[in-house]
Formats: sequence, structure tokens, C-alpha cells
Amino acid sequence: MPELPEVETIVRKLRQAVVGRVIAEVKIFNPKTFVGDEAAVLEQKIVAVGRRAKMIEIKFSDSLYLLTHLKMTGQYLFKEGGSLVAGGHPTADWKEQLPGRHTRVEITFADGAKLFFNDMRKFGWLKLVSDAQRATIYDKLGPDVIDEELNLLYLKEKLSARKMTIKQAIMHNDILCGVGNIYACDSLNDARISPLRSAKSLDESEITRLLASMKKIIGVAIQNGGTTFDGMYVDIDGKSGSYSGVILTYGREDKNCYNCENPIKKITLGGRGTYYCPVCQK
DNA sequence: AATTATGTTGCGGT
DNA sequence: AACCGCAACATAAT
Repeated sequence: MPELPEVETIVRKLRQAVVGRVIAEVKIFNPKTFVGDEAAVLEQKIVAVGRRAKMIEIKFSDSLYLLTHLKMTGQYLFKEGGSLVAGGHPTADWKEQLPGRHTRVEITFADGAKLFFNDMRKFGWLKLVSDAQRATIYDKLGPDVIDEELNLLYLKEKLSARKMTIKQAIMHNDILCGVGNIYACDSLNDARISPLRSAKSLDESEITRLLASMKKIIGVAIQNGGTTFDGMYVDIDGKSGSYSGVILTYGREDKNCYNCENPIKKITLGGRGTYYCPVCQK
């Protein structure tokens, strides 16, 4: 579920919660979720928490990192002391106890605090990597959408060869990272560009507009703590994001476009639900 | 019962 | 080699 703004929101809270804590125990309830030997992090202290693309990076040392990808339904929940974390997961029993039905990994710190990884659909993963393995993973990725490295020259060059639609292109991790389905739809609406256009057909002024819109929309989404639909995305303390209150297109089929008041249309593009305004997005 | 879901990855074909 | 489209991963709600 989470795109860059949701992951960034989690990372900022997680950083406050776990940096400096020492891992005492790791329980793995679903073996496929955890890649690597969890014994390697026992007695290890967390020195930093970061993000690259939609991955969370927990750093133990210059040669040991725990990378996490939440994929569609992964959640980190942090519990300190005896208080249960309240959350928005639609499954009732999730709120009642941790670990719960969807808890795949449970990390206990030396001081008794706990970090749970819940993931209904089991697509997400935690992976222990060396610095070299981490570099190999990151090297395959284009720049993050909020990086200065993602500029007009770079994007123009990358889009010029692509036959795919512009929407699929901005969601493509080889080109740029952090924009998923929701923010791709909203960015294209903000830039008044149709998701159906081929990437290579955009001229320089359109690419300039799209770039500005992506950075703007992602920034607004981070300020809002991301997007929560049906409680599927929650922060480590169970809180929802508020971007859905200012969302432009996603999930707004037949509602008015804020640019031109005509109805937002829903189509399927590359197998993904795509919302746009056929009138003002050219 | 069929469809849908905020994400990648790996496959075969061009 | 680079690119494209699409099935696969697994689960639950509507």
C-alpha cells in the first residue's frame, strides 16, 4: 500500500522510537517474510533509520543493515510498556492483541519495547544485508522523486526512449522511485497531463510541469502523513494519514475535477485502477 | 463468485 | 540489449 510519503512518515517515527535500542529477541512467525539469519542482529544496537525508494533501512553498523519493504499491506507497529497499540486495520482482532493474526515478525528490545511487523498479504519482507548487498539493491533504482538528482535533463532523457504511457513511466523504479498509483494519478491531474499519453510524446514544458507536480504532490502527502484508505496504512503508533482529505483524483470516480469541475473518470491502465479528468488532462 | 486492493519481480516475446 | 505486457506472489473485503 505505501508509497514514498507513507514510508517516509513511518521512518521519521521509527527513527525516534528505535534508534539507540538494542535487539534482544527476534520471533519469526512467517519464514518467507524474513530473509537472512536473524541471529546476526541479536545484541546489536540500532544506530540509524533511513529510507530509499519505498524501503525502510535500519542500520546496525557500516556492514549490517535490515531493509524492509512493506509492499501492499506491511505495517510496523511499535509498543512500549504495557500499552496496546490502537490501529485502523479492518480486521477486528488486530486491534485487540499484538502479536495478532497478521503479525509476521516480532522484535523485542533489551528494555522490553517491541516492534511488530504485520502484513496481511505476506508480500512484504525484511532482509538482512551487508553494505555491498545494500549498494547492489540501490544501484538498480532511479533517483527518489524528492531528490535533486531527479531534474528536467534527467527525466527528459529517460522518458524520450519509452513507449509506455507516462503514468506507467513515472511509476517505474528504473526511472524514478517513490511515486505509486495514488500519487501518479494525482500528479498527472495537477500537471494537466493525461495518463494515457506515451512517455516519449511529452514536450519539455510538459515534463517541467509534471516534475514540479510530482514533487509538490509528494511533499503535500508527506505533510499529511500519507494516505489511509480502510485503515490499511497506519503509522507505527496506529495513526492514519490525512492526504485522503485533500486527494485530487484517486478514488474520486464521478466526482468533480478540482481544475475544471468535470467528472473524474476511472479506467484500467497496466492492470491498475487509474483516475483522471478526460477534459482538462491533455 | 468474481473482482478489487496504495507493489515489485520474473517470464516470454519483440 | 533494451523494452514491453502480463502473470505471479497471498489474503480479505465487497
